[in-house]
Amino acid sequence: MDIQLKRGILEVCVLKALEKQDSYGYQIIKDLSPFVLLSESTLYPILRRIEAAGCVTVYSVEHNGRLRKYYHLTPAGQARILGFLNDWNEVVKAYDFIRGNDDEKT
Amino acid sequence: MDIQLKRGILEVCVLKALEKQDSYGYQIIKDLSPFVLLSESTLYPILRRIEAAGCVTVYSVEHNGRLRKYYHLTPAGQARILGFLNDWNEVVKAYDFIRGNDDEKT
DNA sequence: TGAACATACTATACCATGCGCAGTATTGCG
DNA sequence: CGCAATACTGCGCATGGTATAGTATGTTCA
Repeated sequence: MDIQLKRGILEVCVLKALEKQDSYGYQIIKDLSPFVLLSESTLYPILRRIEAAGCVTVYSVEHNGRLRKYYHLTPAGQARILGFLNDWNEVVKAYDFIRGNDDEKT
Repeated sequence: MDIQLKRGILEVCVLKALEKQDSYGYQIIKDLSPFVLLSESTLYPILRRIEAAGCVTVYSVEHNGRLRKYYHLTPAGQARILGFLNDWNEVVKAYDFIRGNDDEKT
C-alpha cells in the first residue's frame, strides 16, 4: 500500500488488534499481517505514542527469560477507534469524488 | 477531517478536479470544497508537485491584468488517479478490519 | 476616500508519521 | 557453530499538510 495512505490508519489498526485481548509487539505484527503490513520500526513508535496518549496501558510479563511488554486497550483507546470510524465518512466523501459516480452501481 | 487521513488523497482530488476541464488554484479550492477542504498553502505545493511529476501541464492566461496559471491533466495524471483507485482496495481491507464485521450487513 | 474583502499566487518553516537500518539479547534448529 | 525467529530499542530521513506572511489587483460599501 502507498505509505501516505497508511497515515492515521495503522495506529487505529493496532488499537483494534488489542480490542479482543492484550498483546505484544511481535504478535501484533503477525496478527495484522493479513490486513495491513507494518514493520517493527513502525509499530514500536506507535505503541509508545498510544501509550502516551492514554489509549493503552502496559505491563511486562516474563517469557523465556525475557520481558514481554503486553498492551491493554483502555476506554480512551476504544473511543479513539470510534472517532476514527466517524472521521472515515469524510474520507469516503473524498474517495467518492475521486472515483466519480459515472456508473451508479458497481 | 484528521490531517493524517488526508495524506495521498488530496493530491488525487486535485488531479480529479482537473479531469473535466483545466482549472487554476483558487477555482480548484472552491470546486473541491464540497468534498474536501484544503487551504492555499496546501494546494500550491501540490500543484508544483504534480507538475514536477508530469501529471499536469501548466499555461498562463492573463485575467484582469494578472496571470492565472491553468493546469491541464496529462495521461500520466489520469494513470495516477487509476493507480490510487487500485491502491484503495488495500485501504478498505485495513478499514474493514478496524470496523470489524460483527454486523454482517449494514 | 479608504477600509475591508475576494481573487490569485509565492515563500518559509514546522510537525507528525511511516520506514530503513542498525543494535542487543535469547531460544532453537541444522 | 551459524542462522533464523523472537522481542525490543534508537537514529535519521522523506513525505506532505499547515500556519503564517507577503505581494498585488479589483470590487464593495460606509
